[in-house]
Amino acid sequence: MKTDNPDKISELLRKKGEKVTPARMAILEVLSDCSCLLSVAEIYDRLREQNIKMNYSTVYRNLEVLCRNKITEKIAFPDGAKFKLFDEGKHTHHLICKSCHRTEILSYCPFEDVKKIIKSNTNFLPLEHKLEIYGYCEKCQKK
Amino acid sequence: MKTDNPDKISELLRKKGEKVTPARMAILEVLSDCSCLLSVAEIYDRLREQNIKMNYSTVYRNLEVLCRNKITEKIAFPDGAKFKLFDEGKHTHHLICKSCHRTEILSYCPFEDVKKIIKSNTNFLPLEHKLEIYGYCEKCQKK
DNA sequence: CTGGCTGCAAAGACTTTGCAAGGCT
DNA sequence: AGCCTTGCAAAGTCTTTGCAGCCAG
Repeated sequence: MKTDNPDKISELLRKKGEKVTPARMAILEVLSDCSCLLSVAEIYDRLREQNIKMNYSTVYRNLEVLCRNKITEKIAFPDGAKFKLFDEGKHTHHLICKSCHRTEILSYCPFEDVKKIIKSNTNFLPLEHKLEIYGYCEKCQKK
Repeated sequence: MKTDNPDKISELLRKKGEKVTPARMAILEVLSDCSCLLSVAEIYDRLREQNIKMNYSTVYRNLEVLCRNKITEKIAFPDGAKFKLFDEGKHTHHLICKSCHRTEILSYCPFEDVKKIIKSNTNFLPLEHKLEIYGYCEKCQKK
């Protein structure tokens, strides 16, 4: 994620016909600097830490625009929705700590053929999938 | 799910030291009669359809008690949390329709060995997992 | 009986919306 | 310049809580 540079991101916005604003760039930078998924509140807090004062409604509205344009992605978790940069073509596989709720991204997918199995066994047409692994992260295991 | 009878359910409650009340039995019956997962509003509506007038707060409070006792289970979805009877020892694998949001339960798990792979490749301790397949259900494919 | 459960109403948390002012292209 | 975006405040939605009365054990 860290490899995304601001120019690439701003071009993405322009291409989709959305304006490139400081607010959007700041939100994308926060998500880009983070290896885990962030809630709206966490994004808001990290912006403030960087002395970027942004209204909550602006954060919400921009995340809506970014998700609509598949630049970011909203994912539901037991403790609320979280956001990350959109993984083009990739699946959403996560490691979720049951203690601190930190959510890491698992870049590993062993399940491509599962869709085929479902297709042949049910009447459901599978398109995307999402795998979440719950357990304890390194830090919380030590406690 | 349909096989669960009321006596079994009420004994489960008693065993956990929770009172067996009409409200709890009614909620459990709604979930038991359903092959998919239900939101709080859907549970409330189905109760009303059966002429059972129950306060929203009672639905919330009882779902909290039932989930705490692992009799029901709360699962986060993009369009909000949903509930189902707890699958003892089973995983949570779902087929979620991108059109009508109906959520079916998939009783098939090809991934038991995935945990082992994660254990050997990361510092995360995997305990439970959840797989969601998004696509179109039979009805919505026809539209 | 007695403590937990229920309904009601109100508060709380999170998210969305309307409007005027400001900024991007 | 024109339209989209922003901040602010207010409204909406979903969920939780306090309290008085009720019910299961």
